[in-house]
Amino acid sequence: MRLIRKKNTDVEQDKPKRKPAISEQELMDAAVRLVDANRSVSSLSLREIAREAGIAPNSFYRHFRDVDELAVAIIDRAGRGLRGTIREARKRLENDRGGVRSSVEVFMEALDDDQKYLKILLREISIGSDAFRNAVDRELNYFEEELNDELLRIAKTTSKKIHEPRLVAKAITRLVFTLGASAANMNIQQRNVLTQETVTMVRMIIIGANGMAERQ
Amino acid sequence: MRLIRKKNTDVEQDKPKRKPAISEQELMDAAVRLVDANRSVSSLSLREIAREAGIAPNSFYRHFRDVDELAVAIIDRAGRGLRGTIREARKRLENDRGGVRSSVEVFMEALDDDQKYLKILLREISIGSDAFRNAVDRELNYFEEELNDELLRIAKTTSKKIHEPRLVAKAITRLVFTLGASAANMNIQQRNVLTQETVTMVRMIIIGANGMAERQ
DNA sequence: TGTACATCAGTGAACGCGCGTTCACTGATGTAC
DNA sequence: TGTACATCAGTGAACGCGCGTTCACTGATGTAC
Repeated sequence: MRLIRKKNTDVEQDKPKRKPAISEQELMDAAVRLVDANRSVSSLSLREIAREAGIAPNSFYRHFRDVDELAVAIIDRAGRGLRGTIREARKRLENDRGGVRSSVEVFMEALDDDQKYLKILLREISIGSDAFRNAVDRELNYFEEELNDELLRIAKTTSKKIHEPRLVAKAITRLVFTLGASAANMNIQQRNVLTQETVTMVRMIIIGANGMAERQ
Repeated sequence: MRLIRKKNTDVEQDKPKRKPAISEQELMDAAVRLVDANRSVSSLSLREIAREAGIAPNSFYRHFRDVDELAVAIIDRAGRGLRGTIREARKRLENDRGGVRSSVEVFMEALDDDQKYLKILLREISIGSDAFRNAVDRELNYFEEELNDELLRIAKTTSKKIHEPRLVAKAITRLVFTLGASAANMNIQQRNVLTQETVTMVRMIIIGANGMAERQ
């Protein structure tokens, strides 16, 4: 995506000097707008996306090699948003009781922010091209590692033992992602119920892991 | 799908007398053969499926209204297989310790049986047409209810209390389905590791639910 | 058993359409001197 | 400041292709008498 550029004396160091009439971001936004409950990113056609973005079909090639490359860019962008959400949630995970609830809430609220990027990330976990699935996997692993660190930190400060924290992180990650995906199309009441359920489930896992550590 | 028929004196009561040259099942098998890591059922074209099944494109309409109706039929078929798997797993869930392990194993083994039907069910949980997602939801709920019954039964016979068994069932269902989906493309060693992890995660949830019940 | 008829899953040919991709181009912007 | 040139994201037209769907048909099978 045009990484080669001249020396740049502008304020923006990370962009080519000449502003393109349409940005990669605008193309990604157009694609995301076309995704709904029935349609996945990979089912979009190049012409559809170009139409939605208001450019000629062949102009698409100035930005991405094909729709698949754009799909990967969307996941990367979604991942960036998710990392912000994780950072926010970690802040609230300081203590056990209220922490689980509010970090689950942060996650669920993030579904409405940042357009539909997070929804797409959650929903299309196991379909699409190799590159696409790898991009999704990266984000899943990042989430898991962050959670693992946090669990270790909590175990240390509360001096509670935790059985196989890596597995606890994996279980919680998978659970929250799946439930988040189904929350994507829910109304506010349904989502509140689901949030409460998710909180209870996460606590079950953590308490179970504490219990297993004590038994040993 | 041609439910209207004459009185039938044949051995097979549930089929029309005249055997068609190609069955719905053969069409479904052809479609399933075309699904791989990169391609979902809904991305298949009618002509592709007809080609794979060895019939003329327009013959497809003798069996299904469109590809979507065939996709729903595939999920129903996958669900029937899953119900068999559940029945098998329930048999092994009689006691707690070995029960979890062997029922998870039954589930993981089912991924290889019955062609790729179960993989498709697990993987395409949240994409496709309304009818498709409803069909998948039905199977998810069935699994959850069965698991709930079993948890109640176990709680009764072992006289262990369990906190919110419905939520426990939901958590385990979602977890096992997601992990099963990622197991679909794994080699045998990777899958053994994942099976062990899944067993531990399920135990964490159950032990956690016991712990939460005791606290109250 | 034989004949006439109904049923219906199959067929080949044709349709119009949206697709991805290519081509040669345009014209605005930035650079060199 | 002015002029000539390079860059490059945009464009319209065209291509060949696979698609879903329709049409009128065929011919094997089952039913009625």
